[in-house]
Amino acid sequence: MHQNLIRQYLHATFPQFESGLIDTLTENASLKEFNEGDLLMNTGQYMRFTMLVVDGLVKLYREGEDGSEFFMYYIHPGGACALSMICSTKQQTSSIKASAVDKTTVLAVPTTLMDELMKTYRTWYYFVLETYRARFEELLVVIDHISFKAMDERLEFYLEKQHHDLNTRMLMLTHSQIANDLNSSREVVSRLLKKMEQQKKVILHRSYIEYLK
Amino acid sequence: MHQNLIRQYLHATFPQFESGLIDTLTENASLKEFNEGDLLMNTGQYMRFTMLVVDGLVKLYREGEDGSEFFMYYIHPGGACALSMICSTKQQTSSIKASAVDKTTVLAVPTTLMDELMKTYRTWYYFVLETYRARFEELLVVIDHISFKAMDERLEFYLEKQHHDLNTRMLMLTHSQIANDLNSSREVVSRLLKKMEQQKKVILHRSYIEYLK
DNA sequence: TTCACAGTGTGACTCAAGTCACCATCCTGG
DNA sequence: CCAGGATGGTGACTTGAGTCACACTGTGAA
Repeated sequence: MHQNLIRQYLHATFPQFESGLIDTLTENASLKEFNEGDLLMNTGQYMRFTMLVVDGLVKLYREGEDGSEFFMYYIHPGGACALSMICSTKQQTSSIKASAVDKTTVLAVPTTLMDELMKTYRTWYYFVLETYRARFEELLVVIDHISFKAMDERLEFYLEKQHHDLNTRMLMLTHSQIANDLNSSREVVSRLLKKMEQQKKVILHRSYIEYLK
Repeated sequence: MHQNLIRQYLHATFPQFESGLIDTLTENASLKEFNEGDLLMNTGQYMRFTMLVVDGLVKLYREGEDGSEFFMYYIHPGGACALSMICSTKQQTSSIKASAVDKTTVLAVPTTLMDELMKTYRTWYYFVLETYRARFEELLVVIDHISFKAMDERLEFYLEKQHHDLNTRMLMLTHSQIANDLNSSREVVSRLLKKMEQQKKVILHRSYIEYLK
């Protein structure tokens, strides 16, 4: 019953997986549900599972010592957290936080299975490497932005990313949320958004932003 | 002759590799020499080899559109560039630069060998994963610093890192080099260094810095 | 309806850091 | 020995962005 559901999810979300791999995962993994805002991973936590996102959306962010946050990237269905894979392999603690943006379903694959999967299933091995590569590239882009770009450009990039990743022009974000994600302050974001509105790049509403362009 | 040298390097620098792996690498890899300042990897370049550092020191940095640089981390003997591994697997172009700090010797392993190695040799597989994990963590630390810390703290961290990675208190760095690595300007670095000197954290000399503490 | 609060707008101020200008010192090649 | 480049010091100015204070406006619960 439960296993059928897992198999269904795997077929739908990871069509590239070979059938033996899907069998093994179906037998050994378990589904976990998270509600909006739930933490999937916290800093300093041991990873016993590698999480494959099969439904919903997960937000990855870094946390500063003072509790301030810093948005890094989203993980969509069909993706996995590179860190959860790496850390689980080494039984080490993670240093980033992950929370569910929507109601989210993940497939938890026990750490202990990793070695076997890597050795046995080529599609798994490719999947893991591609996940690393993709996350690494995303981190590099993040570094580019915070080191080479000014706030206005970062804000535009951020909105573009939200538009792209959430697939909507109606960005349900308050100015303070954005300020948090960019590790800036509400007033700064407000002012920059006003500028963008004058440039016809957005239309500002209460509690959401209409992304044009 | 040449092969004996490779085998010798592998034994010395990668003692954890199993003997079959060392055999395979000895047969298929080739040594490359780089002089101080030589580029091992440039942005937008296809990777046909995975580079294992066996001697010397390699500096990894990001380049902004305007040509400004940004130091990320060093790779010591016994390490490898995570990106060169990822990119080679996917035949994609890299987006960072790598240059030799000293005279440096690397072992170039053809891309085409990667799959086979990963499947066959457990120690290789662990090595690759550990490399990813370590670089990923380093990138996260970099992000922490540029997003949460001010220049003075970043400078101190930078000097500490130089001291640690190069294993000397005599840091052969000019103020402009440091400014480049931190994506700042010489004057700012000069002023902050002066402050650090007053705090007895360093002693400034012409063309080098004595790191105390 | 009213009230508290979340969300937003805006001016004034502060501060870190980048820029500009200029000078002093050292060091090296011709 | 001298010229010019590399290195470093410093004051004055500019600017982006964070902070503070306060005002305005929807909205939803009581």
